[in-house]
Amino acid sequence: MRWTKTLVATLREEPQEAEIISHKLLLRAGLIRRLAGGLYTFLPLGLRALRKVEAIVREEMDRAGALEVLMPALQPAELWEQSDRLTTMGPNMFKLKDRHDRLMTLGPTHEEVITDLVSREISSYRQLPATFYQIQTKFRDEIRPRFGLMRAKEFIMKDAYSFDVSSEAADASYKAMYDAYKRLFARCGLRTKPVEADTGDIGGSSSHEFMVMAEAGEDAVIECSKCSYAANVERAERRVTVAQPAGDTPATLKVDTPDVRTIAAVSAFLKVPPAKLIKTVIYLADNKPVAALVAGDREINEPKLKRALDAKTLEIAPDNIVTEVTDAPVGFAGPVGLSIPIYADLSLTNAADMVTGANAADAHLLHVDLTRDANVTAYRDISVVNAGDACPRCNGELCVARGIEVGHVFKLGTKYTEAFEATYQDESGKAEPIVMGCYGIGVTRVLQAIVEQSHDNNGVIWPVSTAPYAVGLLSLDPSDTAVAATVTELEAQLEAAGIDVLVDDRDERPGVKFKDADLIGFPLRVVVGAKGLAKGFIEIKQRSAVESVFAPPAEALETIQKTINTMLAELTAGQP
RNA sequence: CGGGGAGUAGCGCAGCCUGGUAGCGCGUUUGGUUCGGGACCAAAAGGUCAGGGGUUCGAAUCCCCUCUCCCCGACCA
Repeated sequence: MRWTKTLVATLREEPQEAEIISHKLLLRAGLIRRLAGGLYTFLPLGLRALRKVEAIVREEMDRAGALEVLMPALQPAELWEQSDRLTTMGPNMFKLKDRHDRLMTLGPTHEEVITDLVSREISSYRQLPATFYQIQTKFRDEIRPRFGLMRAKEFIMKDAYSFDVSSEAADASYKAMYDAYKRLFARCGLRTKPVEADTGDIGGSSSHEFMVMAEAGEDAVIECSKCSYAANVERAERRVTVAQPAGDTPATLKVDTPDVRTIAAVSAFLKVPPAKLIKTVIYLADNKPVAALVAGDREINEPKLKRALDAKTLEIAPDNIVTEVTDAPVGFAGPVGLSIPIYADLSLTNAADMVTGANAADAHLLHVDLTRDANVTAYRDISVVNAGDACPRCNGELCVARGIEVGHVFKLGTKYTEAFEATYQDESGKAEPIVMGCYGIGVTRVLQAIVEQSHDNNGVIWPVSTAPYAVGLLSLDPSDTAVAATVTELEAQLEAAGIDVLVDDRDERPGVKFKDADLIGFPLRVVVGAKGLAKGFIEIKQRSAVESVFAPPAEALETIQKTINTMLAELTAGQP
């Protein structure tokens, strides 16, 4: 392809709309343009890179034995009522009505559609296991779209669904997808880290997220400095050493704390370290009030609390509920005397001589012994893990990093298959629910994650597997007949060899071409100039390298092919 | 939805405080000189100053309302 025949919309200056580097580069290198918040057009270069990622995903799904299908993006809302997700997923879904006033949704994911299909088409154990996948546009009414492709309202996702006769068999399907993911991301040039994750609204028993570690990532990841333990902060646990019962705490004492409400303020006012305070937060779990307790130097982990309560919905209670439940203004809640269920963090077991809100205006209680003075319903792990906490698996220390979630694999069990009566008959003719797994990859997000992980000050550094063009062929003197002939010949050779090449045939100064080539990030840059050619060579340079190699035009093709093959081999080295 | 920032030429910005009828750089078009790391000279095109209302002889500028975009929190591939 010739530069002058396609649209290469590079930007010299940093676009004002972008904050993080990958977003800036996607715009500057001319891959995407914003239509509205969370909605992007893929320009020719961007679409090429996207197609490369899709092709890799497709190849690895096929290799793993998954079957490609394509399901409708537009779906009847009743389907979502059947799985009871119209409420849980509800606000995230785009809803519309057809001309017959029938409520439809734009699919944010496809568990319902695939399970409905499977319930109709699969009836025998002989048809299992089976895994289906698709690469398709998803729609989510995100609360806050951001960072370009990272969190968009419309995005491309690869979603796969496995169906098995038993949870043991499902584990094998899960493992197959997990391994396919590792290989697939490696082929895309991404370094990923699988971490234990929360299942969220999808549901199911356990899951792993594939994280691209990056400062710009939206997720906090907890990692052990010694062992391989890694988990999303929403899920992460820590080793808690439970205190012995104290027994000698003085009686509780109510003290005046006029308008002193926050942990920091109470700590300063009473001269007590935050760790000796108990933070009491009133939540509505499935619309019923509960109290959650953690030490004053910790935060409540809402996903963990939600799981501990086995609640469908969880939100901080509005002020009027807090006032009603605690009989005090907001800021003075405490566990003593509360009549609602109280869930305390595991680390508060046997906590004694603590400071809590008094459930009365402008007052706190000293010397609270949780076991003695409060009616705690249960002690559960409900606090956010902090850097420095103890690893739950070994004696190491935990640390915090950030990651971009590019893939997520779930063991779903029978949640959906039961809702849709997707059963199979076993050897004895007995109907059993099919055991399900689901597996997502944010294809458009992967594209941006690659850029986030692979760039320098001059622009993108594409892995050869996903670059819009593997080779940028710069014709420095397009009007020079020898140069033009050499370029045309090499272009034809490369295309015949199946290597993508973009020829910069513009009437521009060399500096402009070099800058654009670096910005776009061709893995290989091949330069043909009048001076070099007169000496009998052309220049070949890897984007990631400092040094160039020089070769006679006749050997250029072979050198380029070899280099590309080496780069491709490096991507899959060490993969299953 | 809560908190913060911003909308002026295709892009990046100044002008606003202290009202007087819009400017700079880049890009674009034309001509010329250049030509291995974002050249130079000359000429030119290009603006509902986000939208609506108000104050005023006069509003990009002051006041009110609305919209959009970006950033921080709840959502997630």
